[in-house]
Amino acid sequence: MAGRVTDETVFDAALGVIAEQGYERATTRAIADAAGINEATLFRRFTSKQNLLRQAVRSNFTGFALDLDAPGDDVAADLITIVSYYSRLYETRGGVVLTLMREAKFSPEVAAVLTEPERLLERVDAVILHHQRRGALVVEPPRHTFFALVGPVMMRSIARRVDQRATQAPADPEAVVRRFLDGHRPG
Amino acid sequence: MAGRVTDETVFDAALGVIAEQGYERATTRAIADAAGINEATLFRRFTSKQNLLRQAVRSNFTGFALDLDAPGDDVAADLITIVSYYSRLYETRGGVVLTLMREAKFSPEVAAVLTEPERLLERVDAVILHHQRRGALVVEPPRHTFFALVGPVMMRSIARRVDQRATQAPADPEAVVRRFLDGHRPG
DNA sequence: CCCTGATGCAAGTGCTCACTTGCATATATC
DNA sequence: GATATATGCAAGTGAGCACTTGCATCAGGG
Repeated sequence: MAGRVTDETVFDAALGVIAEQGYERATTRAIADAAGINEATLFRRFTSKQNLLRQAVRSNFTGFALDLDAPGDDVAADLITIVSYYSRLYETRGGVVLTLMREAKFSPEVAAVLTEPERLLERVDAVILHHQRRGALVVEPPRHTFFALVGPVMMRSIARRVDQRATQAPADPEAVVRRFLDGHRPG
Repeated sequence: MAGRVTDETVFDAALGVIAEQGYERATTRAIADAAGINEATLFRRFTSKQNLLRQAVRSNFTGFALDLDAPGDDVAADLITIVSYYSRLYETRGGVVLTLMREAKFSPEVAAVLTEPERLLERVDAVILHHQRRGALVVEPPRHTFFALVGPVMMRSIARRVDQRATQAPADPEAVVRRFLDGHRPG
């Protein structure tokens, strides 16, 4: 035997199955099988399905934090940071995060795990406001700018998963931002 | 008694509960209660949960078809048609369609009901291509234009439902298209 | 006024699934 | 090599839920 199955292996299996099936349909049985361990062992080691998800998320998606506390003079650079962050978030580990976000609304269990880290949206708003005040961006509600930037990225992610044929590449953050800025620089 | 409970009333109740809870968590018990009928009656009249959803969708979302078969000279008008369609689709009846779309990927039962009507995406692509050939739009993959247009609309719809505090109004199709065109008219 | 068919009610069936448990075996530690 | 701890296995528990059924009631049509 190649040694004991590590926690990381189980996390991978869990996130993989959840990305494919969604949290509710992902049975603990299937996760255990994918990880190559027994279902009983899974519960002995991780207590509950929800706790397994919590640990898997923690272990995979922290350190993902944006470095946006000191916005600079370069609008494009800051926006690219934002879009890249969300793009990576939606694409990593088979798109689990997108899957979980979709389920969070209906499953308190999932929602409890996905508490958005460190007031991220507020920080994004602050950056956008900063550049609007500098006169580098058309003035409109920051949240709208956020939608316009991240919406296409998210939509593309969703489309890639829903439509089997559409094997589109993930969105290129630089291109998204460039296109956006073309329409939103004050004239 | 105010007369027998009509099919339409039951459809409303079903779509309402499903919009709030999602299809899988929406129990037939809850739907029957919301409609003011007995659960047994629900099954006697509609056979199965899936069939109830099918009928409800049919009764509510046909006649929603786009009038896009003959794109004209006015880019803005055609794009507004597209965005309005999707905006209405996401907003009507408590956002059921968005909810169902999210679940369709994981639930074959839901997916079976939501077959996209009449090759809609292909028709949208065709309209976009038409205007690109006319030189009225920057040339890029039509699907990308679709993402850029509908992404923000969808994102806003999702945000309004996930984030209780963000009581943003639904997207205004004319504004979305205007912003988009500002950045995508050939220079 | 009677008859038919739809309804409410309450109990029940069968399935799935998260989670448990008892036991035998393997693995690690000393 | 003895002992403690983790694992596999197989069976089981209990809850939720779609769907059923038998019976009493009620409304409308002839």
